[in-house]
Amino acid sequence: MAFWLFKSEPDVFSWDDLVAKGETGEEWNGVRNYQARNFMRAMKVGDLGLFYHSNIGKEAVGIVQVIAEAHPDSTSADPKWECVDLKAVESLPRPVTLEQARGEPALKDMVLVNNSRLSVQPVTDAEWAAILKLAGS
DNA sequence: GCCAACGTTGGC
DNA sequence: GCCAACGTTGGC
Repeated sequence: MAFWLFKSEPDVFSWDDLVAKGETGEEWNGVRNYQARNFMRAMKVGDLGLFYHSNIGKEAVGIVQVIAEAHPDSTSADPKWECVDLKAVESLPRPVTLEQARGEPALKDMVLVNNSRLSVQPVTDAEWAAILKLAGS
């Protein structure tokens, strides 16, 4: 099983919005970046991810699960853009901020820390463990 | 609100 | 196929 990180501006779509969708989850649509799309194509049902609030908060706030593999993005007329479906699994006991991640040696190579613009990213097993530790879970 | 970093587009 | 111009993202 693989780990990922999904970014969203909470103004547009927040953690609470995903939680409100319950078990039905929601399409992770609107991604128009090839790298991000390719990561979504690599995802399997059951993979877990971090839900990160960009701009406001700048912190990982919850854990999500992939519930449907990549399919055409319903918000795009062009079928080349695909997305997965996600549901909220649980909130982190304590959100992990970008600042905390920057200060953690185990996370120095994390994509979040080094490439702030990629909206869907892979997370290594070690990084996943380090984030959950910082989150107090 | 500014600007640096990055990705994409389009002229040559 | 290169690269300048432009648009977008996201931290500050």
